[in-house]
Amino acid sequence: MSRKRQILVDTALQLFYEKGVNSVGINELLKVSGIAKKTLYNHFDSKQALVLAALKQRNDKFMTWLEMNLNEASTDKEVIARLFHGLSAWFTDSAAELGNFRGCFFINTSSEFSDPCSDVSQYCQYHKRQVRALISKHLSNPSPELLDTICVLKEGAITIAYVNKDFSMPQKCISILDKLL
Amino acid sequence: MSRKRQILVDTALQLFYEKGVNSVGINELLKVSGIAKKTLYNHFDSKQALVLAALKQRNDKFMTWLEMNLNEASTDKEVIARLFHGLSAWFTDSAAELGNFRGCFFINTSSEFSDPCSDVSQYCQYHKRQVRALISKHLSNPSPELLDTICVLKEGAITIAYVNKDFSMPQKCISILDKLL
DNA sequence: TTATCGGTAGACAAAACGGTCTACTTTGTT
DNA sequence: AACAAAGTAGACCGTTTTGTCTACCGATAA
Repeated sequence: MSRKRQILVDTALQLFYEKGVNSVGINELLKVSGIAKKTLYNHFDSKQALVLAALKQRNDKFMTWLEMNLNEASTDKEVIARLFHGLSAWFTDSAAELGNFRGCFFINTSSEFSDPCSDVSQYCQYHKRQVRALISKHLSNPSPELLDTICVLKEGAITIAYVNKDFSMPQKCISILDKLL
Repeated sequence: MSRKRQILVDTALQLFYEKGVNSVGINELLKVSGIAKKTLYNHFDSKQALVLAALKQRNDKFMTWLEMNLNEASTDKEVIARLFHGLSAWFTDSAAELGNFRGCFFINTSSEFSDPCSDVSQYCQYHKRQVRALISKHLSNPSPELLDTICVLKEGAITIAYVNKDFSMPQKCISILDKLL
């Protein structure tokens, strides 16, 4: 993997996440990254291929960050606490690895690609499955019911944080799960 | 209000919801609606003004639909059941008033406008507050805790339905709320 | 009749879009 | 030293973007 390619993907992820994929043009991306257009099309067939690479990069970063948060937990209660405390940190820009919060990159990008069969939409779906599997791995009792509950609360908390600018949901989600266990 | 104006807003809502705001150009919209460009700019200052009008139209439709679903409920349990059964119908394209499901128009549109201070983002936030208030109105015990729980589950169910194409969440949300009451 | 108003059709503008291509320079390897 | 690969700058292409403007049409009302 070329160094230039990595710069391109990094810049793409940063700009795409900050402004939305369809609001960032190739030329702007090249200007910011300081890389020539030919080099971009030497590494990627199209803008969409670059979008896909940015999604993968984000998935790697997110999974690493989540793993780091969860692997210190021993009980299920702790897994839940660490998960939602992590989200809370993310929302308030206290998770440096994830950058300034602007919602979930995968939800946002999925919204911009109306074709559910496109590579982009499919990858967003894949990411959500990956996250679910990682949470499952850390639970001592990974019943589908508990997993569903955690995941639906997680998605709700992210959406409310982004659309309503209300960052208090993670704490409330912990309370809800507390009552259920 | 002019008849042409109404056609414009209807067409805009349909196309914007189906494909995403930034993926639909003014010219395409004019072609589909069969209205002249001058007429559009006679009624609206800019594309963004039209987006805002489409959001308002959607808000009206959604609130009417939700009200219709909730006003037959007498107990809190019934409110919850009708809310999530309604969502389930929406997801599976069985709610004619809301059109073919492509996620929440307000979440999707919010994703495309990165500036949280823009009229568009502000209106999306307003819509979510409206929905919360309507649910609250129908609850006999509208405690903030219960309301928060319902809303976070609702947003989670919508997101999972759209990104993961999993339409089973509403039913599971009812079970969760059942255990909590 | 005549003036006005809302509408039509579409040319036009200026910029931005994704993507291709050429000609040149840098870099790394043998 | 020589050569190939990779990168650079940016002109260029055709299309599309939002938005303006002109010239005209048809109905309604004084």
